[in-house]
Amino acid sequence: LRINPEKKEERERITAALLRATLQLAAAHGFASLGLREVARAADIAPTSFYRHFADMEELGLALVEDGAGRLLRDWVARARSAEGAAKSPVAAILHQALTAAVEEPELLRFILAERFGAIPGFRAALETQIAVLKAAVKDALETELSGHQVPDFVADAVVVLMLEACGQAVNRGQEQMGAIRDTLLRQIRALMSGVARGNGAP
Amino acid sequence: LRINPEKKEERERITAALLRATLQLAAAHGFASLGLREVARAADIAPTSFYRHFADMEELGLALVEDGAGRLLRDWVARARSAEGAAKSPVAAILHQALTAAVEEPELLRFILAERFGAIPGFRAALETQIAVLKAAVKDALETELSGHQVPDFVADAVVVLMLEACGQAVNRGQEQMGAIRDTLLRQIRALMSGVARGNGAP
DNA sequence: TGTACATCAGTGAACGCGCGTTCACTGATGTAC
DNA sequence: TGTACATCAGTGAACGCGCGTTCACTGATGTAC
Repeated sequence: LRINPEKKEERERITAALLRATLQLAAAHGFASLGLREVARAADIAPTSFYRHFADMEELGLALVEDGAGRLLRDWVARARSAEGAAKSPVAAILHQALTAAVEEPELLRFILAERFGAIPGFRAALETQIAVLKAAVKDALETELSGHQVPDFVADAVVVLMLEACGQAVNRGQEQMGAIRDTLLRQIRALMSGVARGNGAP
Repeated sequence: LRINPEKKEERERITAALLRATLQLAAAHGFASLGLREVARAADIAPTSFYRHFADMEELGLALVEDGAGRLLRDWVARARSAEGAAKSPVAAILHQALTAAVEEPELLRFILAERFGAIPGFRAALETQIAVLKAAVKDALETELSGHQVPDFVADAVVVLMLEACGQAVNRGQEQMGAIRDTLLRQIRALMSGVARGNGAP
């Protein structure tokens, strides 16, 4: 049996609508409170059609983590990399990218931050995997910034945590505070790295 | 009308049972998914009795933030302060206190961490207030550790964020990893502060 | 002291409602020959 | 080419169930006099 491109496209359109609707509703009342019918209604399909895309809400949530969050975090890395040349530093580039994405997709970011310590183990595990990728990219950027100087894992960890926190602040407090948030974050990272450069942080 | 101490005590016992039941259930399926009847059942009261204590689940959640999280964070500070003399450093004392409390009350910590970026604005605001208290205490501890040397806000902020993250890791990964988590956290804080002591972090 | 009344936490019955899920169906498209 | 059959996303009707909320009630305790 061949696949019909139009059919496939329509199917993906509806799946995407379900994911989008879920993010919007989750930002308002929390993912755990959402029902299958509520999401289907928001995505303009019959409740029973939901099952053509996901077995239940948990499966949809996993798709949100793996596709949505995965795409976001990979975008941070890729867009920051392509901006490396122009920007003053790769770290600043990745931070700017992260904060911009945060205010562009606040619902996705809130979902990521809330579910990172949320009740569903599958979500936590998938997010940890995604964030590990981000961490590797951040470590690279830090080492480039230090002209190849080795950066210990615990410093890269700290930078990622502070980045995520800053994104959360940007989402909670709004776009107009973004400049102040970025400055604070940059100062925090500079303090962390000055310790490393002088060899104070090595294990 | 006088208040009967026995009656009052019984009332508080049931209120506490509701809060405890909510934390347990929220750790398993997420606060937003909880219903009034489910919580009442777990607390061994009739569904209608719930209304004698809270108007709805959101009000109960606010009590959880203000009483529960408030008590936890104040305990961190107080118990760390009383241990200051014996411990090598006030910062180490407060960290140890935090990580210990995290593994002792994992449900409460998961609730705090998840709702900090959760969907309910009232929860976020109340938690921000509570964490501001913790931040002030941490700043004090840091300055004591630096023999009165001034510590900028952004460093205290970073330390608190890294502390909360470490507590989250302890809850997610279990007690046996606590030593490694504490060591990583201490290294991160040392790196941050070495930057400050040398004057690299001031605004 | 006794008697009448007020307060108030907890309760069981009952309500209407939205939920998740099942089922058989439609209609469009692809395949066999 | 035409005809018979397979696939599959979306659908409306229907189910039983647990939900939040209301209500009038109980019974224990406090207050007035």
